[in-house]
Amino acid sequence: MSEQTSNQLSWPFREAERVAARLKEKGKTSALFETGYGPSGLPHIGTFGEVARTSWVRRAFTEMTGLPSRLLAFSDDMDALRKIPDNVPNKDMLKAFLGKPLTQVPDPFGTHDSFGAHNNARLRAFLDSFGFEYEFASSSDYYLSGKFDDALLHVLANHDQIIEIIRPTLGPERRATYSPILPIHPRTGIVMQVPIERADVATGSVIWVDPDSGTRFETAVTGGAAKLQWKADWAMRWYALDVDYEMSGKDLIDSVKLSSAIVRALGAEPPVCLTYELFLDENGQKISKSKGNGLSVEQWLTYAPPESLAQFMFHAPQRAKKLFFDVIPRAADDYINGVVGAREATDPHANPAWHIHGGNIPVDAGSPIGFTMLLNLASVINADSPEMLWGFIRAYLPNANAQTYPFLGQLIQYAIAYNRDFIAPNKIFRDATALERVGLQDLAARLAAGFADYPGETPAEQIQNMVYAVGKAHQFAPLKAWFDCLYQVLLGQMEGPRFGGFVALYGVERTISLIETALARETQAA
RNA sequence: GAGCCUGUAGCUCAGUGGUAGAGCAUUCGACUUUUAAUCGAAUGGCCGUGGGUUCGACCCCCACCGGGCUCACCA
Repeated sequence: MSEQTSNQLSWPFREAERVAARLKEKGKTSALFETGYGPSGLPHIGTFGEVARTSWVRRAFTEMTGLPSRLLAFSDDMDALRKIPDNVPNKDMLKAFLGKPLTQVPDPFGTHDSFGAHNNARLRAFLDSFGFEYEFASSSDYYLSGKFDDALLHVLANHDQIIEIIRPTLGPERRATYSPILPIHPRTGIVMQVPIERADVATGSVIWVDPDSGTRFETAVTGGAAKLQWKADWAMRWYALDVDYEMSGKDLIDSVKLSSAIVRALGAEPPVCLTYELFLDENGQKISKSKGNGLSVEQWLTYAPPESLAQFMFHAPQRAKKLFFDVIPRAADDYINGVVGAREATDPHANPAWHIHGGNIPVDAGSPIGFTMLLNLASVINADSPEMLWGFIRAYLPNANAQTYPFLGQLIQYAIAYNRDFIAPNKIFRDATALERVGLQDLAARLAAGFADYPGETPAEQIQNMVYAVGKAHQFAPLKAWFDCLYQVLLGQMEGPRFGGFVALYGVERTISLIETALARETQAA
């Protein structure tokens, strides 16, 4: 990487530089990237964004340093079940397990050993569906297997100091009871938020009193008998695993600061952290799983390929962006243009497509036709099958089909869906005038009777001539008014395709029913 | 109260120190037995305001104004 390009690095490379600097300072020769997952929910669009972005930094790090690295996807499945989620069955059953670690709660779906295991499986399936390279890690596994024991004892030794870091940030009630160590009740299995009477470094345990029974307990901090409160948990994990890089949303800025302070209290340096801006819905509100606003991954992937979602996530992570249906076509075209640009560029490292494809852009990536153009075309010809679009496209790309242009083939499917759900419903269909009704009825009748007698080399030309003849027969003046009628009454748009070609591709029978539908609609309205 | 983002063409937004950009919209033109996707061109900007740094600032620094979000219970 030359000096000249260093000031135009794309953000993953800038982040990778920071990671490389940290490793150099610490004398490390491999990097650990981490992404974390809260227990409350299923994978969502933010999950995709976080893993994709972290993967790009990791890829840039590899490109830049040649050093090995790992990406750990860490699930907080030891966290307590705090409330019953809305979107699960067997809610009554779950009530008895409130407050217990998720891996100790039965799976309400009945498909896995625990609710935690269920959520973990969903997360992994989600990540795998995009082909992310990562290692999965379960908090419960780490706690129970003793992998955190040394770090937990170190936390215990610094118990008072950690309390002093957190305490000023808490409200009065919580301030009185706060401890970073949450013992798990030996009888009920509930994660307890109780005052710690004494932190016994010698025995590696905490003394606490059950507020319900008044019973005093001594609980080891190791081996999964206790867990840590969230901010301390994050810090301990950074410390125990020596995490080098982790990103998080701006809603966690304060948590990052506090966790970093705790890590320093433990005598280590926090990882390189990146704060990204949140995703907003069309009203500028934070996208929230519980509110269900904004756009889901499934919805996005109904209307555009995964690469376009990656493109959206690539651009300016530190800038807030509205995440709604309107942004999809542009993201798709930005990606397509990026593929072209990356192929032409002498240094492709700044190009999103380079990152999206992990440095190796497939030969059949990209498309000779942009997504917006496909949407226009789909709208104009009212396309509801891929073959209709291919038919028009072949006028310009004679050999085009789903085999020769596989990515274009995908885009066509997406364009049809987008047109069906967002463009077609908003079309304005004008009512036919009395003269136009007669003309349309005549056209439907002639279509049904066949058009072999009309001049023309192809069916499309024959139909075109027939349509022309109908317009003349009913004395439309100017003749353009007849075609305006066809587009505005039948297709709901001001202008449209050459009608003969449209009918040939759309189908005679379906065109007839299109006419019948239009005429029936007016009868109903009247 | 603390923090983050943001202000650039009519709209949505790119643009990290060297002559202000794209898409859409608008207008005109080309192509087509009438009509479309398309193609070509034009129009359109005190880059929020005021200072500072610099040979040079949309860009860096400071202040102010406007728009918006997040956190202050849990994670």
